[in-house]
Amino acid sequence: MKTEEETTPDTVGLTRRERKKQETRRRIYSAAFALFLEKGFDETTVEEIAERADVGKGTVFNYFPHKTSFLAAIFEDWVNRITEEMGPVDEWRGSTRSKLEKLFFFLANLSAQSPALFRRAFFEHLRSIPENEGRLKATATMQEFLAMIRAVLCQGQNAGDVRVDLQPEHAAALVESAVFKTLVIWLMEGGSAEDLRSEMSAKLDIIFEGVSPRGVSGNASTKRSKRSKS
Amino acid sequence: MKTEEETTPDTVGLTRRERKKQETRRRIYSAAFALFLEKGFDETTVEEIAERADVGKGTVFNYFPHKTSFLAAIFEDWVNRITEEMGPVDEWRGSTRSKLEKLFFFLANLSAQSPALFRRAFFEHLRSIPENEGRLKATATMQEFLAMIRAVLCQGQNAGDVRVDLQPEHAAALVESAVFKTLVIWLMEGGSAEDLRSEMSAKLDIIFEGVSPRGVSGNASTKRSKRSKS
DNA sequence: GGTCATAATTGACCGCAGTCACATATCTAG
DNA sequence: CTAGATATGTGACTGCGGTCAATTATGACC
Repeated sequence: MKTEEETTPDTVGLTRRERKKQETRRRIYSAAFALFLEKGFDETTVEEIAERADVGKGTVFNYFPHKTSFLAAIFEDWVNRITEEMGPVDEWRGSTRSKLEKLFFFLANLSAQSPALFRRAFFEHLRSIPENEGRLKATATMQEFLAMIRAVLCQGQNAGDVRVDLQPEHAAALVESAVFKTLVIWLMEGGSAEDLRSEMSAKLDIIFEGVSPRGVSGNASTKRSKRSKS
Repeated sequence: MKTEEETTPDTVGLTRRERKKQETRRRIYSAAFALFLEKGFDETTVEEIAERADVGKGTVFNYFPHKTSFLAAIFEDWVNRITEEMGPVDEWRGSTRSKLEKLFFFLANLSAQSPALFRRAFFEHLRSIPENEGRLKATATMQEFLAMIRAVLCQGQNAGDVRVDLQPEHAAALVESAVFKTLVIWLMEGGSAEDLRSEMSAKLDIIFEGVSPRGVSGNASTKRSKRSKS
């Protein structure tokens, strides 16, 4: 309850107890992540995680109340990494089309590190939302992701890249839906990162044909994407 | 391997062994479904299912190799019931808009029987697709559901209800995406059946404003739906 | 230093999903 | 009918996710 503690979210300025706590959590998370990559999620037992993190099994459950909590953490981690490495949305440069492509390019690359783990994390995240007590946070993470798309669309309207006679939410809702489902279907079918990029490109073509200002059909320079399909 | 067996999918004309097999499977499924409704999925143990179905625990796993296989079966059952009770898609009557509303009205009602179980089945179905050996079948069931929407859209084009200058797959893809995501979000947020209907109505308004023939903005008589929101 | 309160750690323990070697029922051939 | 083959049924057993009461570390106060 010391005021000093809360002001700095970094490791400095915390009590020894809290520093240790963070460190323990980090060790457990790293151990789990590494094992998932090595052996797969189902094949890794919590005891193995505890073993590698050099803590008792009970301690693991102190930090991650369910084994699937690791997947939620991994998903959150990925979403955070997008904002960290790509910066805040309003600083992205380029056409609306290219911004969206960049976003999914990044996502595809993240996923490429370990497609199976990514899939598992994404679907587990979806599944966990209705049930668990962590529902609000899980929904928030997903919304955060979708909000990026919405933000890009709004910028597009301001920049004249996107029809302004559509309610921003309408345009955003359509794009969100399209990319969301494309993502889900892609994950369902277990395609490659390249598959996602071309699928998403094709979908963006469709969207922009209907969403771009009349007569300016999307961004002319991006029509290339069509050659990758049919 | 007798030719007679395979010709009739009904119970008649099968060997005693196969009739018993079907009957056992049905008993196990019914027991499981009833228990899920009574106590919830997580709270029901496989032993309880075996008990009520009056078989050994091992037998249950003969028919449903994982506990979650019940959810897949339930989901499949629901999709089948749509086609059974609503008939083949090409016999549905009315405007494209009303057909789509009817489809989701039906879905909302199914879900209303047990929202929690429905949610669980839907998400488990999604989650199971990438991993299990039953992947192909699971994908097929989901595709079957999405194909209904596509069929309605194609009919709409033939009837002049939907712009014909769009590739059918394009229009269908947008609508599919929109309803799919609406469904997922609705399930995530745990809304009521009425919520889904109004959400979906609003979404259909948006879609038809962009998809209907120019100047005929959707089906004029369906504009009512907007009063249920904002 | 010493004492107490509270936070963090731990592994023995429990319940249940899923397995498997064996038992039983049903079919086929002679 | 008998014998052998094959499909189906079964519950004792295993392994792992998750719990919890007991234990140990840390911080606060004197």
